[in-house]
Amino acid sequence: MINPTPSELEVLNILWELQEANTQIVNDRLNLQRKVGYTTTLKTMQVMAEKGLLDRRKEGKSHVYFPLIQESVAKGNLLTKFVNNTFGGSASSLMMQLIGNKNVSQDELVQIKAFLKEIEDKNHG
Amino acid sequence: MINPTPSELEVLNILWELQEANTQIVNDRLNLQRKVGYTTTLKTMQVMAEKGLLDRRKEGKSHVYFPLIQESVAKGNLLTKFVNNTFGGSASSLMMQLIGNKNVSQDELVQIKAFLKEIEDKNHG
DNA sequence: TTGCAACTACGAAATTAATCGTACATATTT
DNA sequence: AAATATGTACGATTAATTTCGTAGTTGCAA
Repeated sequence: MINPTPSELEVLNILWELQEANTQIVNDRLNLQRKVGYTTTLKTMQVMAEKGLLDRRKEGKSHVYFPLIQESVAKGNLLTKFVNNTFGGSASSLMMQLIGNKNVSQDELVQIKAFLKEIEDKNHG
Repeated sequence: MINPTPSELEVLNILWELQEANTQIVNDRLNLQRKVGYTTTLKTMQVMAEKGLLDRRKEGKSHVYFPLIQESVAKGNLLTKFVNNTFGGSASSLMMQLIGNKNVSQDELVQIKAFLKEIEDKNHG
């Protein structure tokens, strides 16, 4: 499965949330974040359909698009690639950078610890 | 400070290790990983110097290049951008994806836990 | 059934990154 | 000082991504 580009990921984030949507709706959502033309969004989704990231069905005058790739799978692939490129494949290096660089709030730290404990319990229990 | 591109990061990784090097040495190192022409490497480092990622001094016939950006800073910036783009700024989401997707070995998990404990001890002690 | 508004398709331009050929410059060696 | 080998500069090319204008199509409404 091909990795989505940054623009494609923006579209996917919207479609993962809404399950499916036509170009108009996706474009309106995108324009809450940044200015982008309707035909730009349309073209992006057409390319994504060619790549197999989306599929679509006709509904009235327009097409309704929906994702063919799961959010966790897509993001997992992007993450793996990023760890390899930037941290030589070392997940712990990434972690230390993340926590050491105070990009992480106290709340998030609590969540991370809870998740690690959960993993640990599952492994040992 | 401008983020390095993937190719530029490869160069930086070499220079962070060696402290400084001329084009020949960097190019030889790169070619241990993948085939790349001398003038390609030269051009990449010239562009990096324009961007302020590297500086250089003349030494004999050639230039010796050295990084102007710290490894932790550069990687921290890349990481921040990646978390924002891909995980909506949520470090804990990234973490859970990382650990949940079994991209992490048992050894790495141990390291991560040790690091978290260290952070915790520092905060509470 | 004709006209209008909405939607699509297509192609092309602009941008960024990566690549390398070629011509020029500079030390060093003879 | 001439030749050679090494290094640099510059510009052109390719590829991927993002962007959108324009022309054409389609369905609904009057």
